[in-house]
Amino acid sequence: MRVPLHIVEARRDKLAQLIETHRYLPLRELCERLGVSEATARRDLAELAKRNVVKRTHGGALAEYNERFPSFNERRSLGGAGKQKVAKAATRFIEPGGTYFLDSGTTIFAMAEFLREAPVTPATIVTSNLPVGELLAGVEGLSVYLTAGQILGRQSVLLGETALHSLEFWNFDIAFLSAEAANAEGVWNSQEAIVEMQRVAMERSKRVLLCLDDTKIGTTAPQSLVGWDRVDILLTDAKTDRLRGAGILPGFSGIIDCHAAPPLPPRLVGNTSELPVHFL
Amino acid sequence: MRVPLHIVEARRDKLAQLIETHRYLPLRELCERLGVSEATARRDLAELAKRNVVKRTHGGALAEYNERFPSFNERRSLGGAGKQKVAKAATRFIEPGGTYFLDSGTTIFAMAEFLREAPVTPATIVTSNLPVGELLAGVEGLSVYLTAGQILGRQSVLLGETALHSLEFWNFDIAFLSAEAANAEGVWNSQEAIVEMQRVAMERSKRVLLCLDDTKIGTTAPQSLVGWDRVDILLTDAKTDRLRGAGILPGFSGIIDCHAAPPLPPRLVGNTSELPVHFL
DNA sequence: TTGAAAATGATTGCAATCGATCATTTTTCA
DNA sequence: TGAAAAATGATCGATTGCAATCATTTTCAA
Repeated sequence: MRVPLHIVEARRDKLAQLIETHRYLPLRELCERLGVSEATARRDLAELAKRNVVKRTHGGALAEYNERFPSFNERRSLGGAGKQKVAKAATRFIEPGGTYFLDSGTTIFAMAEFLREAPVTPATIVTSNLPVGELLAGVEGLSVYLTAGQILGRQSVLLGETALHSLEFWNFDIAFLSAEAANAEGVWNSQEAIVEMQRVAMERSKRVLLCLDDTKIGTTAPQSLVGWDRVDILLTDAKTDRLRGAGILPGFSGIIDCHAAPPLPPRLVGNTSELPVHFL
Repeated sequence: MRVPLHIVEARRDKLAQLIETHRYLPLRELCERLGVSEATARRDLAELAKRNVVKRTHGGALAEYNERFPSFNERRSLGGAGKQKVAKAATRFIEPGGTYFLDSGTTIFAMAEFLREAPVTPATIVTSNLPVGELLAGVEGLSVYLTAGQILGRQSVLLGETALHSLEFWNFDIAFLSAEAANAEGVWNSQEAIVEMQRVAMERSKRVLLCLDDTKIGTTAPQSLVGWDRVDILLTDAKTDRLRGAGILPGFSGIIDCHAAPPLPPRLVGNTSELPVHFL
């Protein structure tokens, strides 16, 4: 028999919550908990899977964390090849013995994943991004620190006043940042709290590395982050003329073009005195 | 054909790593990645499941996080009813508008889970325990903060100097702590870094609530935490004579006996001026 | 060196899950 | 109010995964 819409939605919400709490639940148990038949549970699961809330497996479902901790392959397809290239190129700047700040954002998360696959050790990683911290925590040779702060948003970023304070104990070799928009004026992000965090991190870093995939070029966002003079290294898969078209290129020195990847021999940028690097 | 032992172990390590990285992998893919037949992959999986490294599902395996994020049911059976009772009783002390520190440890994690099921809002939760933070982060009405610090151990606790510093910004109504041992002299824990963290948290709290399940009574551990005079509230499922036998009871005032649960009407302890409470 | 033990892959019967389809009931909306 | 749409549960092959068993090959240790 048909059931009202709000009942269906409520049940699916509960289903999503159940799976997130338990991380995995077999279908049978879902049926019992929701009081529905297997057929309906399957249908609900299929619906939630379509919305990327959960991931189906044989006999059950996994929490998908709403992009918070997306699985490797999904992100690879979702984020586009550009982000992946930029993220991979960014790991080249990690050097043994260094101390690095890793921003929030999916590009940086992808970078952390590459770093996990091919760790550069020993190194110290400081991040305000919970998934990044968790991801790297188990890696041998990496000392992973979290900033303090309030856990905010679907991506579990640590922000707020306490977060800013906890950066005061650090000095970074490089701050790996990402942004949501970039144009001739500079770099932009959407949330004020994130921007504040990034500003403090920049102040405490010898070098600022900015990850920008092609789609961000020539766009804008509510909050201004910084002008181009504050960025030491720009990693992007965008082509040169695209950067010129957006008015970024004439004024900025220090670009690495990831579009022509692999752009760097593994340790070319190791001699940091050479930076900023023209690499077009 | 038989294969050398170190090969087997290496393959299983790789298998465990694969699963931890991907959080879930179907059996088919595991076979391909490891270059073995399904039968062998199944056997490896069974072995790792026996060691509680991974959890089997139909058609694949889940990362088990080595007790780091154990599923609800597993902990319920594993931790014993005592821990659960203590954890549930602890949530009674959360009051709307309060600010609370939540320690690391499985008992506190269980407490967080109960709190998630029946939230008291609004409230501010500060914790050094990553899983606790993640668990409570999504709950409406709860402001969840993490301390800074290095991510250490299988349980992902935040410790170290930066962790201690980041507590300086806080004042708590109650610090919810757990310990690994307790006897007539006082309370004990195993790791020095944890003890330091607990000491600082105690200093910054109006009240200290200690969760101790029955199994800890009368035991000892390497690091001394504090004497009984520093504990305001003791939550335990141990019976009175057992506490007397361990020499704890005559000297300590402020016990709530969880063994006779439910020990407290929901808000009886709301009037904090009444504490410490005799409740035997 | 030799025999026992261990690991592997294949096979087989069995159980669980899946996707599709269908009838039924109730909701939704015109 | 009435008709179309939607949700549900049941059923049924087909697929998939599982546990157990067996022969084979190699390692390990005496």
